[in-house]
Amino acid sequence: MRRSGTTVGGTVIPIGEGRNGAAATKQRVLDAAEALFVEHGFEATSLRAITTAAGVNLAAVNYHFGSKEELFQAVLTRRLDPMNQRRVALLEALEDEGGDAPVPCDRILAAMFLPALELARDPERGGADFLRLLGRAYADPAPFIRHFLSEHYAPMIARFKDAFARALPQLPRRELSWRLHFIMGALSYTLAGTDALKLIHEIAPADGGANDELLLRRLAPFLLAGLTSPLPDLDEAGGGLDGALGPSAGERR
Amino acid sequence: MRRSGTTVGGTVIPIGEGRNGAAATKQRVLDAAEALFVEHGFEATSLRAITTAAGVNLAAVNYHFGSKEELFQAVLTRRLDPMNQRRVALLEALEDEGGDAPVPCDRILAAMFLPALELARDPERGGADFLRLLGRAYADPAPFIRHFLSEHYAPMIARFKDAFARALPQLPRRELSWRLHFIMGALSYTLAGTDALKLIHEIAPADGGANDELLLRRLAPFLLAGLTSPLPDLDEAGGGLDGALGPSAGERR
DNA sequence: CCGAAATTCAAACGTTTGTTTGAACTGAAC
DNA sequence: GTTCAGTTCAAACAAACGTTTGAATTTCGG
Repeated sequence: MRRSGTTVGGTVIPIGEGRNGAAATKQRVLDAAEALFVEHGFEATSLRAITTAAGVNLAAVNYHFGSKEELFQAVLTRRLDPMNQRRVALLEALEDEGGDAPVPCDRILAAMFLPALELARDPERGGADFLRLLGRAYADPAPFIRHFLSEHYAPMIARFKDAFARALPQLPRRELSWRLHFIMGALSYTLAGTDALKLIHEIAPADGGANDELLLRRLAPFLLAGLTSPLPDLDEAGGGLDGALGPSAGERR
Repeated sequence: MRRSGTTVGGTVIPIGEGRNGAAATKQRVLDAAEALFVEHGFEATSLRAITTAAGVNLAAVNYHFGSKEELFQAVLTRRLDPMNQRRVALLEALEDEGGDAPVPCDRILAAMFLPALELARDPERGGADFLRLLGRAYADPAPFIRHFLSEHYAPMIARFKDAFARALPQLPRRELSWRLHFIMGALSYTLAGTDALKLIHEIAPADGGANDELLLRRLAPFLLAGLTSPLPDLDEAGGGLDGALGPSAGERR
């Protein structure tokens, strides 16, 4: 039987927990799952591989988490929720500080990136591995992963979009949505990297959190430039794509 | 036994091919695999689901392609190689046209995006589904997928990086590598989208190639702004991240 | 120190997976 | 019309999967 213990004042008091209690087992499973999920992906990671790496019994996952899918969600929630809460807290601090004036774009972007940076720097809290897992989860087609992400991400995204809308009043809402989407894309893809990085040479191999910091510091100015760029002329033929090609490029086949 | 037929003048002449010949079987398998891989991912798509959807025998995949992994590579190659060849061809046309002068950034970017745009517009050649599959493959941790992509992508990437380096002589090579990586990230993430799009509202749901065209036309100017932005000051404390936060945001915990 | 609850454990559950097998079938060349 | 390589087919393969079971063990309040 699975029990969650007696609740006192809203906080759950774990019961039956000695030197190697249930909490230690759960944490070892979460740590092992985090490392293996990021290395092989969700589908390709078996519960046997996780429990073996964690040094616990196979049945421990279903006992403590219910199912493999719930374990995956638990792995994400452990790091993601605090990071997003911190993001919103930073943003609100900036807004309170500035009074009625809108927060500048670069500061809003900093509020998005800093918590990720802190997480990448802190191996105790998962370090860069978790950020890679998060980037991978974004591209995973599994419905339960998409549902999870939209539920845990949408509120934060909406919060930041409102802030950006105030900072860029001349930018149509629709255009802002697109640009935010591009930002999330470059961010998650970059965080998921390390493997795809090898496609482009001259980029130092990943060697811990220090590298992720440099990465985000290069990414932020890049995205800021795109975010604050003037409106493109979507009406013109080709929208700057077809039209940009010379006549000699037109002859195909 | 599997034979490839007699070769005449370098081209393979298929043998034993009636109304429903071997070539038709291979194509039906490729089409079904393409649709299912993009919907469920590589690991979560079974050969039985593919062969059932294609209306062929289960053993057909191993007979014609060898294994599930080789089938996946065949699905990618069919669309990817022509697209990348076209990209390089467009770029070379621009370079020949301009003589010794470097090709402008926006035209180089157009040479990267146009072939993807054409593919998205053409349902006969896979349409937008394949682009989504490609975006997913980028984030897949499977080693054979990463090897495949680096082999089939690296030459094109290197080619375009040289072109960008000529167009942006003031930009350090290292910085250019990063920015190109960000571009590939935003592009692949955006192409893989449709699901993640729902995180940000106000974006019209995907309804075919016309939408992908609008998407790329918004993405290209966004990335162009980041690509041509001035060098960030990486020496300053925080690199524009920590420094951008006000004093009140500094107090954590 | 006892008893009940929480947790761990080895074993087995029933499916599903990718792949292989050998016979049946097909279609053209001789 | 016989031959034979190419292709299709139903069936079976061993292995791995997530999950369940019920007994053994640990834990701790009373």
